[in-house]
Amino acid sequence: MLEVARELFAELGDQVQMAEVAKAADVGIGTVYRHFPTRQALVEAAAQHRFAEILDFARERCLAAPDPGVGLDLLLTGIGEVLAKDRGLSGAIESAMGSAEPSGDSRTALEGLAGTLLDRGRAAGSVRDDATVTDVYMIVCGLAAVIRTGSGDWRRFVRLALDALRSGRPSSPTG
Amino acid sequence: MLEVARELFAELGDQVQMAEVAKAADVGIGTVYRHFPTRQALVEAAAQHRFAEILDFARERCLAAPDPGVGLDLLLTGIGEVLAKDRGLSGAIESAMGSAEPSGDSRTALEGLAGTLLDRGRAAGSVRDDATVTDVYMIVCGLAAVIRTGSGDWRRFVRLALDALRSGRPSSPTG
Amino acid sequence: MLEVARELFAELGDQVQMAEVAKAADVGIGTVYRHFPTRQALVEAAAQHRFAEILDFARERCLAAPDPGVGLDLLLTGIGEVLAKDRGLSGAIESAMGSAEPSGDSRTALEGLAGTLLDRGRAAGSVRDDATVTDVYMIVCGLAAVIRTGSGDWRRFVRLALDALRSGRPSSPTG
Amino acid sequence: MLEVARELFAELGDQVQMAEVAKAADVGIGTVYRHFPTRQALVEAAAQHRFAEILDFARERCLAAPDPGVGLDLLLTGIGEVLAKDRGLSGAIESAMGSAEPSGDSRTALEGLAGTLLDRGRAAGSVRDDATVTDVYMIVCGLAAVIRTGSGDWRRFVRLALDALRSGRPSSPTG
DNA sequence: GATGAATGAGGTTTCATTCAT
DNA sequence: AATGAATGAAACCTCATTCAT
Repeated sequence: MLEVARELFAELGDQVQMAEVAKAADVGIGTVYRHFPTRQALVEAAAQHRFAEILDFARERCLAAPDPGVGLDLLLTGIGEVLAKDRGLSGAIESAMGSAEPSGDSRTALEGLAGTLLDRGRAAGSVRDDATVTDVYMIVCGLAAVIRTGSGDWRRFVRLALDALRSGRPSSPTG
Repeated sequence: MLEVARELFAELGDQVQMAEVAKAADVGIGTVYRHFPTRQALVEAAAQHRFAEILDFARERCLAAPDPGVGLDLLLTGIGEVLAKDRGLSGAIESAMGSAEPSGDSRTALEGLAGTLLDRGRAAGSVRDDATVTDVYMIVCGLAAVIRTGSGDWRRFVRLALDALRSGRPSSPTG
Repeated sequence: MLEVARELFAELGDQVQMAEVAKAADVGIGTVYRHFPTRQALVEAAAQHRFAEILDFARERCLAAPDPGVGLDLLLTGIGEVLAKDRGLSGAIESAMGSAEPSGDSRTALEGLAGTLLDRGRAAGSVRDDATVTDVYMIVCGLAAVIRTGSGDWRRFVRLALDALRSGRPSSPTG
Repeated sequence: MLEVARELFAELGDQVQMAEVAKAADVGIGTVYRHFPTRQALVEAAAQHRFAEILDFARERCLAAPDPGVGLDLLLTGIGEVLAKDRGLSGAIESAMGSAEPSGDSRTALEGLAGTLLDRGRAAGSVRDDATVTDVYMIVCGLAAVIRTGSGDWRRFVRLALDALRSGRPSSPTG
């Protein structure tokens, strides 16, 4: 049922109604509410579902990658692919719950993972010294927006982001 | 009245109601509808208002800047400041009309402007050869998201973006 | 509209729905909600309406009565008549808001009035010394229940109550 | 299970849901429905349970009382205590089934009992000649309301009622 | 031109009841 | 006999929009 909801959100964004989800899942509307006591709860669950997918991918493909220098590349590309797979969901998540950021355990896990990849990249020379997890966060946030609004080729955005994180000297000293 | 609406959107995001706008502007709700036949029209007008503000700024401060190498920096920072001034508006625009991108004349003007700044930067050596207007578009889109969600220090995001647009060699040849 | 609602409650009790009220008043349901932002608000207003009616009656017929000894009699009978006129309302009031008692100004006014009548009755010898406003309160509460449930002839109940309030010696010393 | 339900109603009034009862009784909801095919049936059963308790008390303590003059006093006080023990139940009963009055056998038994006590009181001189079972009914109904709404000290109400039933001359001849 | 009361479709949520396991 | 997931009618409430004054 969560799967169904996620697909529906992916396609129609925030405008999907509980009744629609029920019909698509071929259950009564009460059943939807039995599992998710609130529309917001459903959206949150869909968000969690997506975070989990990203986390799985990140652990299997990025951490386990043979070449330590491409970890971040894989991560951003992987996230991009997940986000691009169901575009509408991002919008639903954002309007149903302030921001589209993970919270709780997902967040902690994701941050730990990004930190590790950052360190490896630094060791491999593909990441600048002053790059932080927050930088990655902002980039992912931006990436999500680029994908959601379709404002350009998100793979290009990822490459630009990697360039930014790699660039020789730290960014301008001010600030 | 548009000003009032914009402030309201800035503060409360997409959840402001037409009646609220009317009260804040101290007019009847019918009057709001006289000027903006639809809620969406009002949001669009507020968006236009903001684009115009950005355009004004861009022409006066970026094009007219003495140092041609800092044009893009000024532009992105200027845009960031406008977006940060009324954060909620971005969300309202996005949920009321697919994306938060300008359209029509604003779009054309903004694109021309970005192209000019890109050229100047290239001439000054602060912008890589393969940078395009679309790159800037995506970056602005990402910047808007970073600001809207407050996912980090947007000035840092701007610096990263400039690094990306500057980085010596073109990004990895793949893709 | 309030009148209409009151009649509806009188007839159908707590089961009347907002849509019913709207239809009976020949307005849209939104209009009902414009005047009474909540179902409970509507019930409360109906209650106030009834309290006001009682108050008016009490002031005009009880306080202004020529024979000071019959004040309480008139009061209880008058209240009984008002309550009997729209029986269902009492139930609606009670289930929508804890008890069916007045609050705020109505309460104060009613208490002052009862006190006055009690004093006059005492002077006329038709009310025992230890009778209090709270006694009257309880009696009215009981009267309301008798009428609402139709458990007997409420006029008989009123006579019994007056006998209780009149009875020569104070009630049994215990308790 | 009935006990559990009764306690729940006592505490929460008419708002207890079938699922709540099931959980509190530590059975599945289906089991509740096996025993009580309808919510109303459950409430009725709880009401019966209470009537039975009152009946037991009345037979043991009132009919068997040494002093025949205090029968009614004991009865009303006893009923008051039972009603006060689980206040919420009265409300539940009333909104689930028109009035809170007993029906069928309970009713007959209770009426017979009240009649007997009335007769004894009359013989003992503590009850006026024209008092009827219906009078007692109304008084109990009022008492229930006083207790349910907490509109005053119900023991005082009982004393007033006894005074009313005792008072020397029959109430005013009119009516 | 301005006003704001009225509108009502549409959305969320609840809960008594059913029935396959 | 017990279970509890599923059901869906029905209730409440919101808010963009209209239109008579």
